[in-house]
Formats: sequence, C-alpha cells, structure tokens
Amino acid sequence: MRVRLKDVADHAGVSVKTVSNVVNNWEYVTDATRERVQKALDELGYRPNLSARSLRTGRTNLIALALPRLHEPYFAELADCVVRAAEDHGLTVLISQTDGRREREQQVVSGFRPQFIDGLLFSPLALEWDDLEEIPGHPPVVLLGERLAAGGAADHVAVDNVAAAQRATQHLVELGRKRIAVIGAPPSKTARTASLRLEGYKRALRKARIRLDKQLLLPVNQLHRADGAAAMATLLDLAPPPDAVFCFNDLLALGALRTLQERGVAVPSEVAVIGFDDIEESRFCSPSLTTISPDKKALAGLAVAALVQRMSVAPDAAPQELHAGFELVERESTMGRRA
Amino acid sequence: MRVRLKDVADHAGVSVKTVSNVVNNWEYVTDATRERVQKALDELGYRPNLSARSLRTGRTNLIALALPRLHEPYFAELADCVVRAAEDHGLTVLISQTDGRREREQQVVSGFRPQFIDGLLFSPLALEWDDLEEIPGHPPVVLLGERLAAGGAADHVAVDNVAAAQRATQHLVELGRKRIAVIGAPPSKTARTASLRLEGYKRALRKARIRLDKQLLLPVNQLHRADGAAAMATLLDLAPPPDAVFCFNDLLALGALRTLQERGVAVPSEVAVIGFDDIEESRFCSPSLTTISPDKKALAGLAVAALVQRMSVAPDAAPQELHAGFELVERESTMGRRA
DNA sequence: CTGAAAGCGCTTACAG
DNA sequence: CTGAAAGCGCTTACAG
Repeated sequence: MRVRLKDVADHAGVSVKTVSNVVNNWEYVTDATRERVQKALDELGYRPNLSARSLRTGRTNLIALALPRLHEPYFAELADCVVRAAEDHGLTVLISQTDGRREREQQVVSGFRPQFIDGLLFSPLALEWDDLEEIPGHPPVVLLGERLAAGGAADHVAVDNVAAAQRATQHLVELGRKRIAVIGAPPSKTARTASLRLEGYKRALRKARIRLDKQLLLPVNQLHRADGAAAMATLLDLAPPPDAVFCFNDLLALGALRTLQERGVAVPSEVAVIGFDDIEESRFCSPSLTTISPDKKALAGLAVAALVQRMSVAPDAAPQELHAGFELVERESTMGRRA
Repeated sequence: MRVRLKDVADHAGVSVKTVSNVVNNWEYVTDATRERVQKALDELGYRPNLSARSLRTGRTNLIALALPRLHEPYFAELADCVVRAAEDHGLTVLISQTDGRREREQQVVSGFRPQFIDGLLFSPLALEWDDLEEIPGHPPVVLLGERLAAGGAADHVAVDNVAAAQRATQHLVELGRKRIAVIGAPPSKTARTASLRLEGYKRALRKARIRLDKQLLLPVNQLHRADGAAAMATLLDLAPPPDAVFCFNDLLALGALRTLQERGVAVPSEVAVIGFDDIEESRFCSPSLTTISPDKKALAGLAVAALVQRMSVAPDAAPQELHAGFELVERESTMGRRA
C-alpha cells in the first residue's frame, strides 16, 4: 500500500498540514516538529503523489523538449544539457522528435498530451510564427537555436550565429587562406540559421577584402556526413580548388575530411577545414577538427531559465533575445602552415 | 478558464457521468446522447485533466525508456520506434540517458520521479539483477537489448544475438573468407551482448571447420568509429592480415572502413566488412555496409506490449524471453569477388 | 506555529 | 441507459 501524507501524520502524531509543511520546506515549523515528522517520513518511506500535487497546484513540473532529430549528435548533446538544467529547477523533460516536419511540429505545439506540460522548449525547422500564434492556449514556449520566421514574439536562445561564423571565417583568413568555401549554404530562405552563418562569413570576407565567389558556396540537402563528402568532392573539382572550407556543422566537416583523405589532399596544408557545433567526435577524428564550440550548457541553462520565468514569474513579459557564448576550438584541421 | 467535465455537462444538459462515459467511449450511451455530448465537447474544446485522471485511476500512462546513450544512432533509432509503439497504446515515453553508468541506472530504476511512471523499459549496461531486486516497489520493468547478469526474472526482449552473429559470420564464410576477424570482442564478461555475438561467430567457424585464431579477436573500449578504426589498423599489421572483418556494430564498421580506405585496402575484394545494427548511415556510406538489421520496430513493439502486459494484465506472470527478428542486408562491403 | 476542512477534476461503484 | 455522490492525495486559505 502507498504511504500517504495522512499515514505519516498519524505516525508522527501531527496533522496532515504539518507534514505537508515539512515536505515542502515551509519555514515556520519548530525544529522539534520538523525532526519528528522527518523521522516518520523516513521510516515510512513517503513519496509524494505527483498527480495529486499537480491536480491541486495546476502544475505538472513537466516540460517538453521538441527537437528535429536526436540522431544528430549536436541535438543529443544539447538534450542532455537541457535535461540536467531542468533537473536543477525540479523539472522533468519530455523529449520528442519532430523530424523537422511541420506537421509533427504543429502536433507538438498544440500538445500531443494536452494539459500535460507546463512549458515547451522548441527547436523548430519548418514552423512559422503564425502557426504558433494560431494555436489556442498553447503552453509557454522558448525557442532554442532555430528562430521562427519574422515577427516572433517568444523568447529565443541561441548563439550569435553571425558573430560565430564571422569568427570561424576570420580564423581561416588569418591562416592566409584566400579561397574559402562554404559547405551548408542556405538552400532556401527558410534555412534561417544557415542564412545567419552565411552572413557572418560574408562579413569576414568583406573585412579581409576578399571577393565573394559564389562558386564556393555549396548548399546541402541535409546536414549529414554524406552531404559534406559530396560537396567537398564538387569543390575539389573546381579550378582552382579552395584552400579552406567552412562547414556549417561538424557532421558536414567530417564528411568533407573523408573526401579530402580519399583524394589524398593534405589537411590543413592544402585545405584547412573548420566546423561548427563541437560534437564529441570532432575531438577524436583524425585529423581532429577545428570548430566553433557553442556553450551548450549555457544555451540549455538560459533556455530553461527563460522558460521558468515565463511559466511562473512573468508570463507576459516582453520576449527576450538571449545569446549563449561560443569559442573557437583550434585543432589539427587548421593547425600548421600552408603548403 | 479551463473547460471541465462539469462545464460540458451543463452545456449539454446531462450529468458529469454521462460526459465521462462519452469521453471514455463507454458502450452504453444512446446515440442521441452521445451526439449531443460530443457537440458540447467540441464546442467547448474540452481537454481532460490528466493529473486528475491519474489521481483517480492510479495510472499516469507514462513510461520511461532508459538507454545508455542517445548519441548512438542505434539507440536514437530504437527510441523513435519505442515512442511510436507506445503511442499506439496511449502511452507517453520519458526518455532518460544512463550513460551506462551503474549509479545513473540505479537512479532511473528507483525512480528519478518516483510514483510517476507506470513502467520502465530499460537497457542496462552496468546494473546487475540483484540491484533491481533490492529496490522496493520498483515499477514493472522490461529489459530491452541488454540482459542483466544471471538470474534475471524480468521480461527480456532482444534479437537472438547468437543466431544473428552466426548468420553474419556464415555470410563471410560463404564468400570464401578464411581469416575472419572480429572487432568488438567482449573486453570482459560483463559485456553480455558482445559475448553472445562472439559465441555466434565461434559456432559459424566451427561449422565451417575454420580454426579460431585469437589474434583476430579485437576488443574495444567503446563502440565508436575511432575504436573501429584503431582496431582495423592493428589487424592490417598482422601477417597475414584478415580477409574479412565482422564488426559488432555499424559504428565500429564505419571506423574500420575508414582505415581500410586510408591504407588503400580494397573493400570487399581484399577485406570484406560486415556490421551489426543497420543504422541509417550504413546505407549511405561508401562502400555501403553489409550488416545485420535487427527488426527495431518489432523490438520496440514487443517490448512495449510486454510492459503493458506487466503493467495491467499479468503483473506476476512468469518472465518471458522474447526475440525480435533480424535479417542480413547485403551491401557493397561484401558484394563482389575475392581478390 | 499547527489543525480542520475545502476543493483541484476526474472515475466509478451504487442506485434507479 | 443516466444521475448523485464519494473519494483519489495533495495544498492552501482560514482560524486559532
């Protein structure tokens, strides 16, 4: 049989209210009472019934995290950070994959399990802001990473993609590279993150007075190894080929490295490679990969904190734009002199 | 304001019970009443309060899925299947990562959110059965993939690892290979799955009257690309080197393929490679990877069904050993003649 | 500082 | 086939 508050109260010879006070760390309980109740709590092994608590308080302490794909290491690592950050706030995270498909994203926002979560951390690929607005009584939402198309009025947490991409490009410039290619250029205007990164790239080139060569901008279908490998092959067939490549994520870069290796092109002496995300494998591949490392912990921490704000303290505050830091991690794929 | 059953009842001019009957698809409601109530339900946009329902029924319809690492594509894909299978039973899945560490696994089983889930799908790496027994009032558990050490008394769902490994090895034998190496051999006895796969490998060799050469059995620290790559390098330094490699998962095989490519060893003509898991990338890498494809959908379906059984129908039934099917998927890494 | 009591929204015997 | 009512376990004004 389950141990209820009432059982503990009887055991300790106090009222239910008093036990509840102790359980919830209420301030005004005499030490003697607290101690006695705590003992009863321990002896009986009391565990609160979360459903009852939720029913009473109207909060579930559950938040959902909706991501395109857990397969992608970046998202898997980010999810892990979010789970930990949420734990610190006493929140449990429900992870769900949207596959970046609009229909699934819509499903998530309108609540696959309605009235079930207190808030939503959302990394949308396809959804537009209008879609979000239309849904009646959707839970508080904080956008993570991807920004909804124009006019968004929800908190948004991300790295400063423009600045980060500029930094990455600048790094290649500083190595003396002149023909700096991009793998992962935005295939369409809806690819918001890619557009921002491209903007950063352009700024760096402008500052270095290097002319933009559109031939060097390669879009991809997906952000996977295979796409990176294929794009790199295309680039190597150019005359002259690039002397550096900025890949818009590490997976693409890993694919590019593979092609370079196959073709016997030396990295970094002939072609320097830089990625974005700093996934685990980038440390272990050979050559190890120079990359932009977004502060995933900060990203998760800011997002959860913003959501908590919206959930309880200030549901109607003006939407915030929050940036987590990043750093450039130099590894073998850009270390060393030009050939 | 939230719409309650009571509001709908008032709106439709019936009692709360009747509305509840309609919501829960109770059989004995006249069509006229059902229709009228349904209309009120729709008009008011009623959504049941799940906390209240849980409090009343004692069930949350939440199950947890505890996996070592979501980063690993196999687990990510499996998780996706589990989520879908659970949906069919009206269950929501709480995914949590244990990192394969005993401490985290213990945490999960004893309930990170106690009294919160109806059941647990669990893929343990470190936990022993005794640990499970010791935990008072742990939820119904079904083991997925990994088997707890001896004496387990919980349902277990997996592919027949011995049979699958035997099939894989036999395939290499049929190609005429004689020196068949293994990457991913069990580093210790606790690596249960690896031990089973090794057993299958041995059986296939025995049947083919090929002598076991322990030099060809390479253990790994982790089941990642880098480990596969390193192991392959070791194998190529043998004299003579192997003419085929059975990798105990696809990630290892992907790493092995990379090394083979770097060293200019032809696949499959000089060395044939086979993996295990059939992760997405195996279809897209070059050469594409022959592999054992466990029926992940069946695995997830069986696991969820078994858990549902234990949760409601037959909590104390004798533990079952359930096997999902597998098939050998032939791709480029083994297709073609020997050099 | 502590107690008695109401009520969160639902399901479910129990009547009828 | 439908209704009135109890009760799941908790929190929280309200008294004292």
